[in-house]
Amino acid sequence: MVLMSEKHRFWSFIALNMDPYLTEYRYETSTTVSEIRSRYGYLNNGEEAGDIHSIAGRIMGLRRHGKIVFAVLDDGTATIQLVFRYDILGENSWKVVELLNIGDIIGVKGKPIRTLRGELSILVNELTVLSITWRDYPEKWHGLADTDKRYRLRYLDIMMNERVRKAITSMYRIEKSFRDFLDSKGFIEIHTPKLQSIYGGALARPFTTKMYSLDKTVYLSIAPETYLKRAIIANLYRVYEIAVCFRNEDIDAQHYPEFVQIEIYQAFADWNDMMKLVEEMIAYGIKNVFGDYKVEVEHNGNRIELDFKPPWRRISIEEAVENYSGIKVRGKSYEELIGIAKDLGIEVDDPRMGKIIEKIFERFAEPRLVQPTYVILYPRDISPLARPYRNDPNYSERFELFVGSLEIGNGYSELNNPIIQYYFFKKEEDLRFKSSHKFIGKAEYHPMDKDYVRALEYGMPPTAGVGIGIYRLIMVLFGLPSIKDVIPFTIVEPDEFKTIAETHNDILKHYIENLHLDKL
RNA sequence: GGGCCCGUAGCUCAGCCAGGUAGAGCGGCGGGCUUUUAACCCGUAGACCAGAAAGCUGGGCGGAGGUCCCGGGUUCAAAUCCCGGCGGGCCCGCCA
Repeated sequence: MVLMSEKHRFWSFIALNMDPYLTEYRYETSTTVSEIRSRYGYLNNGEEAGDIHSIAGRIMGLRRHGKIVFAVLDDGTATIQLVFRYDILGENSWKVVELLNIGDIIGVKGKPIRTLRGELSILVNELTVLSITWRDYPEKWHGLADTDKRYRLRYLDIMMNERVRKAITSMYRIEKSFRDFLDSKGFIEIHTPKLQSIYGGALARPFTTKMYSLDKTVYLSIAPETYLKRAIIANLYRVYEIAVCFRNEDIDAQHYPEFVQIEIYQAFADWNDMMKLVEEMIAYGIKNVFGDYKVEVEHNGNRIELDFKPPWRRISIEEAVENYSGIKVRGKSYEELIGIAKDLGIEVDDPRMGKIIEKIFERFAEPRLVQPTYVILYPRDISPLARPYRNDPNYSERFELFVGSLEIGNGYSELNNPIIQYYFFKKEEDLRFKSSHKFIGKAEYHPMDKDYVRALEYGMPPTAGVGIGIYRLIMVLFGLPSIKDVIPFTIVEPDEFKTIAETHNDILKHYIENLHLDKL
């Protein structure tokens, strides 16, 4: 089909008395393609089953051979070959077959057969056109490759790129598994506010918007953390949320300004309990989706196998640095660490020692952490919401989860002491003011959240919490290089183009006349 | 915020460095083909704008311009070189 060069095939449908929008409003299917596939696998080449089924979906492939035509139908559960034969369909239906394009939506009735070449198919004896495409689909072999078009016409990318579609559909099943798992452990999900007057739970620049009813500026949630902990204080001792978080930061392969996290909080538990819960939950989800704890993925161009079977490896951040870089960092002074970083070509102007260690860790250890690994015992000074390590207050009871060289999660024994929390907030605030990072305006500083401190003053039980980035986990599991690949729809700048109504005035007229659209 | 790369037919891309008639494959259209699965074979048109629309006609008598994302510039001559913009991607800094 070419949009502009010849008389549109639409008129051929009209000539056959088949308006693609006026003729059919629904189609009753009797089964799905994936059911047909599992049920009729036994058919031998050339064999035909007796049952008639009806299925509906989009034509994804067409091979014309004169009086026999092969098509590929995608009904959303799987794809299957359709066989159209002139001798079975007859002259009238054959005229419709000849009009079909890749991208059209049809319903068919027919018997399952296995063709002579061994392809399980539906031998069609009734064809119904349910909707048509007005635009050309990408070439079958290369698919949609232009990155601009992939994100702009994302429905095409999801439709045609198997891995992307798998990732997006599996995300639902992973999330459902997490919910099922947590439900079985007595957790409930609550929704925390996305519009907040004080943002917190992480250090990030927020989005601001205007709430007219209160005539004030409000922030979009950067994390559900402080509200879920308020829920713990409310005696909701096991809570979680699969929450969209908004952070007004730059976009890259691992970051997107709106992303989904599952945050989980469990009272009367510590970081060890949480690490155990998380590895069990993720392993459970992966087993549900992949049928195994082991998943083969693409990682830096290589096929590797990730093994999620608990328990996962644990290593302290300093140990990881020393193991992978060969550089001693334990017991070093601030000046010594700055010197080490400088020798490595790492520019750090942060007054926190932990930040320097974290930088070296990111450079040397993170790329090597491929199998699921908990990195533990983060320096206390970069963990303002975590509880100090019970055996050494220079560290915090904090862990981060790494898989496929990506940071997937972050958790800790939650700080429940309102006095220390106040002090840490105060220090964070001072730090932000002193920091050389040149954010503009006061909104970018982490505000002192006194309301949250007051909540702690009513008493919060010992609690463990965690946040796990859903998009990043899916990226790793499906070997996709960019976080945008797993986000169903991302933001794009509007472009210029013409609609069919604009290019084909005759067709627009047809509908105005047929449906009396001009009669108000 | 800093740096790099890409934008050519519906799709995937070549041509650009070393300026000189806009190319290929797929797809489209016409024909053939009842077992293909990136089907195959023969033929053919198409790149801007306008005329509602295919064919077609006009913009186009001389010159210039238009149609290689857009707009300028250099040049006898620009898809190609230079400058600016738009759209997209990647890397660094920051955030998960």
